Amino acid sequence: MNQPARRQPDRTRQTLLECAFEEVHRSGFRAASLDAILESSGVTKGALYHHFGSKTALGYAVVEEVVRPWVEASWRPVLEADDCIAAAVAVCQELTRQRTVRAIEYGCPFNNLINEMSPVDEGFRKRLQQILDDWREGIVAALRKGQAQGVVRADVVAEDAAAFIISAVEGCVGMAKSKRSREFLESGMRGLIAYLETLRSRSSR
Amino acid sequence: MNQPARRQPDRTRQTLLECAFEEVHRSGFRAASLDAILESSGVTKGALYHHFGSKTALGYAVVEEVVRPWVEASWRPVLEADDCIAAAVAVCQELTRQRTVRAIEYGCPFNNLINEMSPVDEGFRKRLQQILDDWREGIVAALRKGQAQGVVRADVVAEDAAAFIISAVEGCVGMAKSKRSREFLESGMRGLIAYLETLRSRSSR
DNA sequence: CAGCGTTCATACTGGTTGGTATGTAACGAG
DNA sequence: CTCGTTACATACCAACCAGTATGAACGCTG
Repeated sequence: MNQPARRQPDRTRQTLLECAFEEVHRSGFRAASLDAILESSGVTKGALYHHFGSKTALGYAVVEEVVRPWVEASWRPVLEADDCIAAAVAVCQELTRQRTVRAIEYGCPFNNLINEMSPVDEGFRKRLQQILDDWREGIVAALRKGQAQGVVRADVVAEDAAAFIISAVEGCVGMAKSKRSREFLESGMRGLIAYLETLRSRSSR
Repeated sequence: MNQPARRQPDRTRQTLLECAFEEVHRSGFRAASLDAILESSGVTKGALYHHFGSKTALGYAVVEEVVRPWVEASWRPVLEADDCIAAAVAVCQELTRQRTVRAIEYGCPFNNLINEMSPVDEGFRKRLQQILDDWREGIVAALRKGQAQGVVRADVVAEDAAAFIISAVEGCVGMAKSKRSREFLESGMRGLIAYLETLRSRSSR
């Protein structure tokens, strides 16, 4: 019968991060209430301010320790696959399929934070930009590899296509928030998949 | 010497709408401060609450009377043009060129409002959805017309392409907010233009 | 066991916010 | 001119919010 230890600073911190992420996902960062985070996490204000110096510091930690791994994980398959186009199509289909009602309603945390915080807080902007840069670079590398393999058309400008693909994905998820059904998301994603197929070289069809 | 009349309810209302739009564009709706709107407009709180029953009602009016016409005007050229693809490309180029630093920093008001307000306020969601639906329908009609003319490939699914195009535009502008330069926006837009060209039928090239 | 830094708990504060109560002056109708 | 409605102005309020002051209990170290 090992009673749970009364003090578990690492666990407390992690709980705080997760609950903060949820609240920020639902309400946005500025409208996120610390009191709500405290209530959902069962942590007190003293503990919160012991682990994080301010609400802003908590927000930065959420970006770096929750949002960043989450974004990276969602696209890793594409970067590692042999046929990057097929992998990207699969990710898009999976992304559409697994979206719960809640995820459609609240959208992509990464996109939400860029839209809300980039203009008003330089610390958020820099951290989010770094995630975006890394994501884009990964896709550029995947497209270049695909071109070397002859899978991707040689005349595709990798930087432009990568920026366009990322924007389209985030745009679809964002626009879908204004609709109750997932019809718009699915439709936009079909458009995206049709576009991805146009990147394929004739020899690989 | 006609002294300006001391009472101009229509003008007061219009000033309020415009200043509210600016403040909402900068700060988002929830973070928009009524006091800031009052200061920038030179109107007092009594006047504001005479014209609008609540902050929310003011927000709805901004959506319907400022955002909606603004969105509609930006895409009308495409709906009226003979060659809808060429017109869309032109709009994209114009959109990229005319973007001021401020516009890049604060993004698209329509996109901002969808992302911020759709999940938390049904009244905003419905109004924004209506704008999105109309926009999409317009593009669908333009694409169908293009198909009838032989300008647009017959195998393009108009609904999917329209949803995808809108999403991509808004996504590009949104993502660009996390970058200081306009490089990302320009790059994504080049990707979009390359996509638009793939919609063109061979016979019209 | 003693001492001390870490980890948390509670109560409070100053500032901001949307909203309201109340008053007043302009303006059109009769 | 009179009178009622419209259009504004001022002062105030209750709620909420991030942040802080203070202190207590835990648990490791020596």
